Formats: sequence, C-alpha cells, structure tokens
Amino acid sequence: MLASRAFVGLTARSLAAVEGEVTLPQFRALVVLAVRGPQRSIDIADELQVNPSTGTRMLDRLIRKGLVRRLRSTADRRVVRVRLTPAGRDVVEQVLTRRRVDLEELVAATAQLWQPAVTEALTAFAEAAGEVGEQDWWLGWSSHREGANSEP
Amino acid sequence: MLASRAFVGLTARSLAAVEGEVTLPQFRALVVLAVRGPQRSIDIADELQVNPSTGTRMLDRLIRKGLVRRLRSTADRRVVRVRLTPAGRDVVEQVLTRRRVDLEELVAATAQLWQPAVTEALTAFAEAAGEVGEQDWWLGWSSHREGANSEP
DNA sequence: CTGCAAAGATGGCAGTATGCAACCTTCTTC
DNA sequence: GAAGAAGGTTGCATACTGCCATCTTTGCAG
Repeated sequence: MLASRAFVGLTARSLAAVEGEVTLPQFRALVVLAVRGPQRSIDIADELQVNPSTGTRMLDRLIRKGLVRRLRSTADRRVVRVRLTPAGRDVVEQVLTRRRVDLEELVAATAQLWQPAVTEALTAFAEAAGEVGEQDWWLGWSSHREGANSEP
Repeated sequence: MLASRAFVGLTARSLAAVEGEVTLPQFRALVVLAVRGPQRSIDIADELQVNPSTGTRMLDRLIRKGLVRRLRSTADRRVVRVRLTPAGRDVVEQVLTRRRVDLEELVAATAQLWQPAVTEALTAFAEAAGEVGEQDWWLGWSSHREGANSEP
C-alpha cells in the first residue's frame, strides 16, 4: 500500500507538469495518439468512451492549441486522421519524461535496495497486474461524468 | 516503470468505482475531509488550491448529493465547518477498499515473490518517496484548469 | 442511379469547475 | 466604538465535457 501510494503520487506529480496546458480528457486523447499513432477521430472517441461529437470538439480544442492536426484521408474521404503535432508529442513526452526522471532519481537514491531479487519480484508483479491495457493506465477516469445517472 | 504503471492502473481503476457519483475534484475534497476530519471550508479550498468561491460551490454540490454537511461553528460564528456524512465517508471508503482489495488479491496471487527483502525494499522506497503528503497522493490534478494562461 | 450506412461536424442543452470582484457577518485591534 | 481583517457567499463570466438530434459528405451495395 505504501509503495503504491508512492508510485501514484509520483505519477500524479508528473501529470501536474502539463496542468494548465491541457485537461485530463485532452491529455488522455493525446496519449491515445502517442501510443497508437494517428487515429480516426471515431477511434479516439471510442477509446475514451465518449460520444463522437465530444471527440470532435475535443479535437477542435487540441487543434486550437496546436497539439494535433486533422488530415483528410485520401483513401476514404469521409475519414479524418488525427495526428500529433510535435508540440503535442512534446506534451506527452514531458509527462512521461518527468515521470521517468523522478522515478530514476528515487531509484538512484535508494540504489542499495534494488537487489536483483527485488527487481525481479516487481517485474513479475507488474506482469501479474498485467492486463492494464498499455494506455489506459493513464487514469481511466474522465473527470466529469455526473450524467451517468441517466443510463438506459 | 512497469511496476509503477501497474500500481497506477490499479489505483485508477479503484477510482472508477465511484465514477458517475462524484467528479475528481469532488472526490479530492472528500478525501481531504476523510483524512483531516471536519474542516473549515477555507481550509479545503486551500488544500485543493482553488479559490474559496470554487470551494463553496463544490461543497454545495456535495451537499446536494448528501455526501457532506455544513455546520456553523459556535465559537467563531463566521466559520463553517464541513463534515462528511456517512454516505460521503462511504464513497471514500469504497475507493480505498477497492484499492486495497485489488492490491491484496494481486499480492496473494504472487505471494511467492514477496520475500522479506522485497517488502523491506518497497517500504524503504516508499519512505524515500515519502513527502507525498498523505492526501495529495490522490491525484494532484484538477481536471480543468485551462485558465492558467492568464497568469500575472 | 438509388438507397442505406459510415464518418464527422454542428447546434442545442445541461452540468461542473474556476476565477474575480463585490458584499455580508463576525471577530480583532487599537 | 471605529477600522480592518477573516471567513464565506453570490453575481458574473468563461472554458470544458457530455449527450442527443440533425445534417453533410462519402462509400458501397444492388
């Protein structure tokens, strides 16, 4: 529990690095794009489990901030492919890097603890926890979502 | 890194347990109350680093949901003490419990890994990471906060 | 070509989160 | 007691997220 708290705290702080630049939902969208590469807007909405219209508008905002670009596909001209701009990639990188750096610092500061047995155990543990989908470990939480009352 | 991701994923999922009931900012307020006990509304706003007015209104919403109560202090009649209702405490408990249970399950499933050396290392690690204030390990992130652009 | 489905975009509506400024009420201080 | 500080609340305004319904542009059968 203690360790868990420590890790989460660390991560939360890394997230704070882009606070004021993007909101959590927006960041989640960026992460999807970073992890999966260019996506159709519908896929993003899907991934984030929001209405397509919500996705469209979120992209609008990300575009306004210059973090993302819309590209009309040539193959199927209905689809819009969305891609991170360098700036957008930066935002994600920034958080990831911050996280990694903090973690490394901490690990370095406690280097004597990290016997092979320990790291092995942690790795195995992470694997067991494993089905944490690769990108949804970034907070499956959507920040708002009051309205979930009115479900079918 | 892997382990960190695993822990964060676990926590995020525990958070999802109350999704639809409260928003992240609201949950953070509840956590403050759960951890520190009844508070003045100003202290909560302070803790959450938001404007007092924002705090007032957030409390309004929490009250409307029956998760919190306002009590006028008798000593200093300016102050309003805010306290969790049983329902409010439940919300927090629910998340904490969920988290603990998930964690325990996982630990049990990988019991053979948890040699004394490992748990000791983790404990020491957590301690080193330590200044994670007790309550702000619950996401220092405020979900919105675009407006930070217009700073002095 | 016609009709239907898919991918998005838009308009409308509601609810949350936030900040700033103005404004009561109560203390505190002098 | 008057001036001022402290704790809150309310009005006003803005930015987001979200959902629903509707509309347009394209693709794809048949």
